[in-house]
Amino acid sequence: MAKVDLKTLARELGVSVSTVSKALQDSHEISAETKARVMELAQQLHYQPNPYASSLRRQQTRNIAVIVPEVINHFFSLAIDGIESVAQASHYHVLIYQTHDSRAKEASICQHLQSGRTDGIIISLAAEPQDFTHLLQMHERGIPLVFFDRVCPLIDTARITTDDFASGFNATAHLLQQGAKRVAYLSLAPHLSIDRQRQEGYLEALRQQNLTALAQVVYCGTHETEAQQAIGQLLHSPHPPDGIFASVEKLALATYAVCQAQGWQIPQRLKVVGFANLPTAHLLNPPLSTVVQPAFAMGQQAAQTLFTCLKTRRPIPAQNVTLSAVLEPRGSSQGFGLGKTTGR
Amino acid sequence: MAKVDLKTLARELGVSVSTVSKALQDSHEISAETKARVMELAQQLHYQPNPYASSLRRQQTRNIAVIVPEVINHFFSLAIDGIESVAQASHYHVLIYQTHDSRAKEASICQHLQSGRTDGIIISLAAEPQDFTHLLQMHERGIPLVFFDRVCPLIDTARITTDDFASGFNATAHLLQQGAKRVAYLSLAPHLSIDRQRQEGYLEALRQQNLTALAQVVYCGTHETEAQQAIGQLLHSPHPPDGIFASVEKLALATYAVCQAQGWQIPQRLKVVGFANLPTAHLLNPPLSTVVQPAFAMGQQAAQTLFTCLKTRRPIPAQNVTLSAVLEPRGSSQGFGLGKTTGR
DNA sequence: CTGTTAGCGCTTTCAT
DNA sequence: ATGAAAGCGCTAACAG
Repeated sequence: MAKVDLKTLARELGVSVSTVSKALQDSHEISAETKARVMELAQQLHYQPNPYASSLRRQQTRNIAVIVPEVINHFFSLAIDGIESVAQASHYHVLIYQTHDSRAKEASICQHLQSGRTDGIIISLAAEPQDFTHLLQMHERGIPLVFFDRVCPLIDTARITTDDFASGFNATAHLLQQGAKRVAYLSLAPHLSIDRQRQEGYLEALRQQNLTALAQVVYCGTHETEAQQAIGQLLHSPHPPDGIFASVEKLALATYAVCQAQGWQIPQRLKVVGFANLPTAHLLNPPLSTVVQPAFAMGQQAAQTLFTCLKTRRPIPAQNVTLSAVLEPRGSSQGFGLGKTTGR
Repeated sequence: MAKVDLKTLARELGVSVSTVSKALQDSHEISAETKARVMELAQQLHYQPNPYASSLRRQQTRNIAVIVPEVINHFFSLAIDGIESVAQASHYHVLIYQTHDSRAKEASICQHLQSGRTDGIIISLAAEPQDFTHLLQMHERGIPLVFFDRVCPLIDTARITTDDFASGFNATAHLLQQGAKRVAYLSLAPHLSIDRQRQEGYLEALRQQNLTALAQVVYCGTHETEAQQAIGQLLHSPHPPDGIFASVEKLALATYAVCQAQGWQIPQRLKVVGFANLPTAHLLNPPLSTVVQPAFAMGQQAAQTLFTCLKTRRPIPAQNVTLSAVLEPRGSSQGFGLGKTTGR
């Protein structure tokens, strides 16, 4: 089937290209009758305007980029789901990029995105230690940037997060309340905004119970096997914990894997709470107590913020939007003789 | 920071735009010295060619579209992971679209993609019953199309699938071998290619044991609550099954949820096998026996096929690529007195 | 109300 | 080896 462009329509109708263009945009300077004729033919020939030709003129692509560590993480896929939903409704298109937590990949992606391929970027940072020059560069170039979850504190733009300090505090307090005495904190990457704040909350909860001396922060990293090793060592240390607060989903699962392999009973010997957006949390053995972030809503919020600014051609305001995460206590943190947790 | 384009570089270096353009493409008609100067300045000013300007000239965007039912399904996110990996290596960019299993949404997305926004499309079909006119239309327009998993039999192009018949057969045979007598098949959408074939395999396994009379196919649909209702009814029917083969992950989890709610013991009372790419399958209670599809590899394969054709400007050949899924028996299907399954 | 014209930033003949 | 010029498909002044 031959390609159909404005010229085709114009020729067919015996009018000029610009008339057709204006008619299709429902411009007030075109007669109703002409508009109708144009619309009809366009419909009939399945005319679709070439977005990149118009992008070139208007200097906007209606594409945005989403950069995440990895799409197979349920938190990020939920966020992408939220972003995509809003995008579809707002007639934007979503380009996906994964960093796999590598700073180099993140920088390279950002480098490529200076080209004008997208109108804006939604990003959650890689875990690898970084300087932020690639991000600063984009920001200086005026490319609209929205952060979610793993934000960059140095760049003044929109940041969508959850109340990580409060979540860290609550999760830890819950473990203590259920009878844990020595609660360890499993850290993903200590320079990451979310990790720092969750850890702060954890420490504050210990402080309030005068348990600061028993604080134990374990760096686990982003690799599954390393994480399991670190956790294994922790369990075999002279003073092993009786509670674990996993700062991210991956580490909660690593904890389960290690406990299963070594026959540590959860929650009898070790109580566990972890950040997680697992659809199977309540089906695990035992059901995993989770801190659930509103990932979908965070994605929506990030997209909404970005699109609003793009449409009004305003720069992204430097604002922090903080949503609430909720603690869902289940069997993995259940204390005994207290009868407070529901187990489900 | 000001935007830097070819004209900027040309002006700065005192050469013409076309010289710069050719130099950047390492054309043989440009002197080594000039090339060096151009490259250096480009580097220095962080020049990035505007992809859509060049797209307009060359008629290719280096964008591809991926259309899936939903990104939060682990199978699809793994496939996207595979696609994105290959894309990044091949310097393609990936646009993501979700149909949420709606035919209308799928059609609308396809409609928009006739515009030239992408060079090609990788798609896994929505579950909702459909006519395929929107797909046929794209195919007729010459838009390169690759299907994976949920393919369209009517369109002659590349199709990446797993051996669904064999998987259906094996899963069912395994359940029978573990002692199940009445095995039910949970269907997502019977007109879907994968569903039909898995079902065929299931029926064949029954046939070989002369159990065709006990076959029971239950239509569960795409909605969680409906599915749970259907499964609940099944368990309360006059002759409830003692084995269930769930054709997709969602239905396996729905089965667990119903059994948990109603106190049906798995595998004692009901043995379960399901297609699933869950990272938590072995941590469930009991560990879920799964048919695991090589989702990542399927994504890679789909992307590779597409990019190869795009680069050589050849149309996509009508070929079926079939990868193998593997049955991983775990506790949920374990028989007794047989001692064959490992439980993990 | 409609048409003419000049680009958006880039590639690519075709001259020089 | 370099440059001038046309044009990808569309939009937006500006004229008429």
